Amino acid sequence: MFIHTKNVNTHLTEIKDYFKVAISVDCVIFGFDDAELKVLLIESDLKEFKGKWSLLGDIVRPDEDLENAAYRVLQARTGLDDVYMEQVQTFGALNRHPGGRVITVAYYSLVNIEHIELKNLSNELHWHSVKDVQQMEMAFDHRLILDTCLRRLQHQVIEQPVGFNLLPKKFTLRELQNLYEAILDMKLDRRNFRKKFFAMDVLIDLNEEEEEVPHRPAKLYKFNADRYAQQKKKSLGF
Amino acid sequence: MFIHTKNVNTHLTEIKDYFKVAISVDCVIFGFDDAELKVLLIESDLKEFKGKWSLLGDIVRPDEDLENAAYRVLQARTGLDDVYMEQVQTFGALNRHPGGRVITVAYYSLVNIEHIELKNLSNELHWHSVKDVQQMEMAFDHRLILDTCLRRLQHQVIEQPVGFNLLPKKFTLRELQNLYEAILDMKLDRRNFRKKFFAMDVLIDLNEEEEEVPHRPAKLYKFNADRYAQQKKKSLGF
DNA sequence: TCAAAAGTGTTCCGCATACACCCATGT
DNA sequence: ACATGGGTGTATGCGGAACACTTTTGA
Repeated sequence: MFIHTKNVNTHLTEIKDYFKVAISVDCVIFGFDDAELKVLLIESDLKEFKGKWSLLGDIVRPDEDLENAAYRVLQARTGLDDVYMEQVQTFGALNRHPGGRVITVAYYSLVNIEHIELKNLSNELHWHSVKDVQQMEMAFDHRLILDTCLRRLQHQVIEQPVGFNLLPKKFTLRELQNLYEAILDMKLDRRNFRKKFFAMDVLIDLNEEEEEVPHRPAKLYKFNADRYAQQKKKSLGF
Repeated sequence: MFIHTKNVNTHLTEIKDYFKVAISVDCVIFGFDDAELKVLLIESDLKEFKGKWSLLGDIVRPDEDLENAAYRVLQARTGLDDVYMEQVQTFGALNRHPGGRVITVAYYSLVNIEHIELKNLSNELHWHSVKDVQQMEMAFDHRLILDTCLRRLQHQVIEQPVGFNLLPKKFTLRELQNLYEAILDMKLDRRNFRKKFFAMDVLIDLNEEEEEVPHRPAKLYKFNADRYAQQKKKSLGF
């Protein structure tokens, strides 16, 4: 059996011999519009993946840490930098990139789609319905990455009220519920949904109403960020 | 503002320019003994961290993927390879390693401490109580990595019965409860704990008892792996 | 007989679920 | 008036939490 007692945490001599790998970040940028969960994708230019959709990513530069790299990618494509972002998982299969060994750290971020003016220089950058894109082929292992990030988002959204990041500042309860139904891909009971959020005490009633809707206007709320900070301490199960 | 439209997912020309980073894996190997949660650490040899404790890790080789690297580290130190392991998070702060840019992918694994014969070539490899080690300084950012992995384990253990991996094949309910109390760092009610696990239906009564205990012997159980597979589909919250 | 831990049931409470009718607005 | 979605309350059931006594064994 191979016994390895000298390694990167004990001796440095070997590090230079292993500089044959590149690190990238890939961003799964989620938005919400038209009662659908969307994801921002670009067409791949690589001949191996011609015409397939790709996440937005880039190599991590020597002088930036991982989060910075992810925010740089986000900023370059959307102009935004103050958004919710979370590291999800790192993918390092040997042949995931045809150009060589590239290990990628996946992040997802939640953006308010209305605030975004796409840096759409080449007309290759588009919002896609997540449900649609799940029927399409994607470049690299980006299908796997997207699915992993979506599952993580679904998990996160039922534990903590992160969904607000996808909505405008002012929103109605119906919009909030549409969002949750889109993320979780299931129908929710309206009365119970409202009760749940009121009980959480993270909504501030703005005493305003929708306008120009062809039916009774709904009340507008905003997110109570202070309460949210406290919500984080939750016990589950035990 | 900087606009970056050509990147690793679209063009390959830049990859070679960024080969200035090394990738490692670090393993947080948890065990359970003496009613305490333990972690396997080694003394750091680096002059910068002389005498401080370090996780077990190594550079990822060009021809192995991340999981393989983590299993290789585990195997080299413990002789085990068939253990529960989970990727937790990737740490890439610029100066986390004094020898250069090293980005590390952290895994935690759960092992049965009795099965382990440490490859203790240098007498520097030891099991430590997690509670004790939280009072001690650690090398690199390993304190942060350890804390992150512990939180992840705490979270995981209340969602799915992964704790079994830390116990012998046959165990008593008291041992199981001690394990949960050690991981979660809290006292649990005995009757409710038993009820919960019987209701989960993941315990097989072996119709055997402890021996050589100076009190009423407890029944021995083993883990029902089949039921466990089904348990995975759980709805939370909605 | 004593010490030490094993084993066992019930009550209470909060939360998730299921479910139907009236209200306000624009056309 | 009508169509459309907004807004509201109650009953039921399940699961988590709190809680004390009897049983079995070895010393």
